[in-house]
Amino acid sequence: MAKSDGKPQSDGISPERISEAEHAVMEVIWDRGTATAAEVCEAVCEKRDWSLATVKTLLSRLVQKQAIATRPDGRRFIYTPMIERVDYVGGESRRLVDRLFGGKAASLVAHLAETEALSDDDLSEIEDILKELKR
Amino acid sequence: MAKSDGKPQSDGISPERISEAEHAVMEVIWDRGTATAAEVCEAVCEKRDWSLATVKTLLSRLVQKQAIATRPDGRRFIYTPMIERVDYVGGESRRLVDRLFGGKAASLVAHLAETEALSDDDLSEIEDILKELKR
DNA sequence: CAGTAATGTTTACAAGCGTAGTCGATATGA
DNA sequence: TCATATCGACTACGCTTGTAAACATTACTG
Repeated sequence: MAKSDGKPQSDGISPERISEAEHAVMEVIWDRGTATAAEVCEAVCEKRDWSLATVKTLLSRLVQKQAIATRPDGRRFIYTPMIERVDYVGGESRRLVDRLFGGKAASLVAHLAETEALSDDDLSEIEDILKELKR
Repeated sequence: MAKSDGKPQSDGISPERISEAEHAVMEVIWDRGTATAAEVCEAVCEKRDWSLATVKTLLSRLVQKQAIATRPDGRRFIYTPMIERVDYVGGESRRLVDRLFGGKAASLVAHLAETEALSDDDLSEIEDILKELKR
């Protein structure tokens, strides 16, 4: 099957970049589908050694970037993702492939293989994936 | 004197991050093995709409970060890479895989496959790579 | 030898990022 | 009802990045 045109991933709004720290927050929200500031903090503050204030800042920046939306719930907000994880991951992957491998995804795989970044498990998994695709 | 300033804490290999713009410069130097500021500019200034001054700044930042070294040649410098492209590419790839795919390279490939980011050519190339590795 | 062109160094400055404190509003418990 | 604990908004501040001008030095040309 050809790839060509698929879903129109982006409606036209700005492709506001999400920073690394912001991404960590997104990850939590994607994971639980929805979260409050406190919940996000609970999930990452310790791990990344952040204060709640930091999480709040990141959340508002993400709202500005329209990566998440807010729904009031009493005195606090419930945050929900506006962009899908799969889209984000896809975008980032593409950026990498474009920047480092001239847009050729196969080159990425080749690189991983050559530098032995692929475990045996990885290899057989990839094999399975290919087999699946061939059908 | 005791420990003087305390910025470079690591051993010899400092994982100084190379920014996007800096990377574009690196790419030129890697490509030709060695280059002067003028040569770098010639290669990218037009494409990225930079002035020579910008290239100069990026070059000195790269020197600071020990990504490239200088060798005087008359009144100018000849810049040479201190880090190998393959290492840089590997590092960046790894970062992505770690950050977005929990460190599992196979997941990346799976993702590319699922989102149809792999062309038929890519697929057969990957197949060949695998075949090669199996031997 | 003096003027000029080329080159690296310094300085600049806005925007983005990481990290967090403070403030004003408010829901809540006593 | 009143203090208190929370919550989001606003403010802050140093560092990095993108982009470049100004400056100092020096090699070369006439």
